Amino acid sequence: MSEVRTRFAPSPTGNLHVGGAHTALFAWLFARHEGGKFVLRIEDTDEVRSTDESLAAIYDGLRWLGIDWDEGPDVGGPYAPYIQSERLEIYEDYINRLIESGRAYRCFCTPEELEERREIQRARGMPPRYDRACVDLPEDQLQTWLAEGKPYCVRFRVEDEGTTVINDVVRGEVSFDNEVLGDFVIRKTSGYPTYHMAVVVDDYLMKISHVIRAEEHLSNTPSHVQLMEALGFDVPVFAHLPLIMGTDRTKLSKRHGAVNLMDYKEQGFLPEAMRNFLALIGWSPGTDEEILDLQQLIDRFTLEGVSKSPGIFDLEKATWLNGEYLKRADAEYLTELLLPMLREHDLIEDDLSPERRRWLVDVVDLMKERTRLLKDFVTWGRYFFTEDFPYDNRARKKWLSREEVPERLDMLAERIEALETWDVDSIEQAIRGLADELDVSASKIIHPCRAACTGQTIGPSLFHLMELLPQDSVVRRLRRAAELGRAGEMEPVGSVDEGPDD
RNA sequence: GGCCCCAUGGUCUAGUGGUUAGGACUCCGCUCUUUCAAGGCGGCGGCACGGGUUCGAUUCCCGUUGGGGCUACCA
Repeated sequence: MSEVRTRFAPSPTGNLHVGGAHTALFAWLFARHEGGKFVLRIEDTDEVRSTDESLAAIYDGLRWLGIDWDEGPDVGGPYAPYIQSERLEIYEDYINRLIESGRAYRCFCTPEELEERREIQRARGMPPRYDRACVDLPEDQLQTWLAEGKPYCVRFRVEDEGTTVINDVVRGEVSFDNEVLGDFVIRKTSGYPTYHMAVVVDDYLMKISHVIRAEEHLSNTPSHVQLMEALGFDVPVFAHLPLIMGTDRTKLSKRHGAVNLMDYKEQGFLPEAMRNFLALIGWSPGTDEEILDLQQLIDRFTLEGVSKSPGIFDLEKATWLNGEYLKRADAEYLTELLLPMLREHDLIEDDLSPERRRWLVDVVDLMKERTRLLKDFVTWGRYFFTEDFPYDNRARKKWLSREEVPERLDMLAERIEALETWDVDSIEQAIRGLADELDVSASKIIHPCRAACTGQTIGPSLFHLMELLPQDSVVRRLRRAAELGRAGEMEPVGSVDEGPDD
């Protein structure tokens, strides 16, 4: 059996979106599982919409997810070039062969004429297909128009009788009546090939064994198969993947909010979590396993495990999964990912001292257990980095606005200030000692202290969190909260219900 | 409209001609803890509908309904 070769063939007309990333991931996983090659090919035959920025964005997105390619525009390969706009002569050659063999012909109909006739067909309840007005132009007419330089495109003459059956690994046999096919354009007036032409030629020349792409291409496949047959190409194995839908069950698109893969990076998704999540849409290892690292995905991935039905992009579950990865992740690694985000929010200096860096790793280690997105570190964990943090309503209502609290905070501040060592044990002793002295339960000190130091009622272990704050800062926080409490400025604000108050 | 694809809780899914239809997210309880947004335990909730085939259908076939895709000189 010949080598497995798959490809991802995006058009550089925007950022790498979630759907594209999903398709790329599946094609890549299959190639890796089979020990084959994965090719990146850029389909920029849409001259109007293709951009260089978009190409860069595709590279970035794939690399972020950990998808590498054995052949592609930047790394080259035996079938270079891998950018379609650089392969124009190749398509031209095949198009000419089709014209010579009578399987393709020049069409001089203008877009306006075509649209007009399509309207008529639709009005009559007929499928809008090209009416073959130019299929057998008299030779002299053809020559005259050509001589005049009248613009034309080239159409493939489809076989319109019988059926075309395609064998799809995920869908089985799918057959199409050829009479529904129209003579589609293979070369635009501009001279560029259409997607249909370029994809067929390149998949053949690049020896793609498995065409793995999204289901939206299934209906185009019989046209492609006819083209392959007319050109004498072998037909590859097809695998049409289920689409990813938005919550409204239509194909995921801009309307659904974040469809740009890198938006998720911005929000603090880890690439390994996103990759794991994407893999689980429309594929299952056949077991209950859900958290799968890269190697496990590669080991378990098969086309048989791909489902036929479309899947909805469930942000809730993606977020949960990300939290699982955050919990398991190495704090040093997370720190690296977090730094740019902290800098963006002016929460940390640009040049970190080694001590400061170790401190940050400790903060990350303490917080990662309960975060779900990297950005939680800058919101929930803001108080680690600045004394300028808000007091939330729960903290105000439950503790900070209580009459007895300011005095206790001041007493605690005094004890904290007097501590000669600053570690978990001494902090705990100071707090519990005060509680004992006042003859109240420790929680009566712990909770107000947390509220004063963090502005929140929830978070990591209080003593550990305090240890990571500078001693003098803790003292300031306690005194400030006491002062604001006395001044009556710790009343809950706004009308936002922060939840039950027990 | 035509063609094609799809159909297990709200979501992602496992699974079978005979199962108490399994797991995960979400939600809701309970529990542990200095707090929960963490941990532990538990619960609600599903085979779209109608016909067949069969001793027996969630599973196989047909239809209906619903959803989606394609129907471009976009890919």
